[in-house]
Amino acid sequence: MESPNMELTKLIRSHFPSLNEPDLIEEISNIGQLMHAKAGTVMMDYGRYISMVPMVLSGSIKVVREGKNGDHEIFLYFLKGGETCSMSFSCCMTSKKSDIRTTAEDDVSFIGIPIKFVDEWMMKYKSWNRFIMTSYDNRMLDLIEVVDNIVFNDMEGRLINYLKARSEALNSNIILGTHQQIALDLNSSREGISRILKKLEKTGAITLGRNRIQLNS
DNA sequence: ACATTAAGTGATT
DNA sequence: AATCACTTAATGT
Repeated sequence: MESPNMELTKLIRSHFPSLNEPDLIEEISNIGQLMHAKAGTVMMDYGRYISMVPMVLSGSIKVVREGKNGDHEIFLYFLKGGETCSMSFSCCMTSKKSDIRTTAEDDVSFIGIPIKFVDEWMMKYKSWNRFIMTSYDNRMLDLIEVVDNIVFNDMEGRLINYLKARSEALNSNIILGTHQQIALDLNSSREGISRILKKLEKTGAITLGRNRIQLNS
C-alpha cells in the first residue's frame, strides 16, 4: 500500500515536470489535496470566494464570464491537465469575489492548494514562481484570442473555433450538448447556431445528431 | 400514447 | 445576426 503522500508526489512529477525542486514537491505532497469533480459540476461561481487554487491533473474545466446583463455568459477558455487557474489565484490574492464561473467539462481531477501556500511558495520556490507566471501568460494569450475572435470573426468563425477548442479539451471529435448551450457560450441565439451548424454539415465538416456534433477533420 | 425537449424553418427587424 | 412564431423530430415516462 502506498501512502497518499507518495501518490501525490508521483502525480506532481508526472503532470507538472517543471516543478522540479524537491522541497517544493514535498510541500505540495503534504499540503495539497487530491480532489475530483464530476462532469457538469460548477466548481466556482460568480461572487463566491475562493480558498483553493486547483492544479489540474486530468479532464478539462470550462471558464466563462458573466455577461453585462447578467442573463448571458461568454465562453473564455478551457483549463487542461498540467495547468492552473490564474483567475482563482488573482482572486485569492486580493481576496475578491470570483468574476468567473468554472464548470467541469468532463470528469476532472486536480490537486487543491490553499491560497496561503500559493502565495508563500511564490517567494520560496523559483519553479513555482515560473509555473504561476507561465500560467498567467498562457491565460492572457487565451484571452487575447477571445478578443480577436469577437472583433475580427463572424459567428461562423467563432463557432468553428469554439468547436475546435471544445474538441481539443475533451480529446474527442464528438461533442455532446445542445445548440442552446453553445448559443449561451457564444452569446448568440439558438436558431443562429443551428443554421450555421446545418451549413457546416452540408459542407461535410461536421455530422449532426441530437445532442451530438461530430467533427470530421 | 402522450409530454417534453431539441432542432429546423420562414418571416420580420 | 437576433427574435418570433411555428413545425418537425427525437426521447423519456
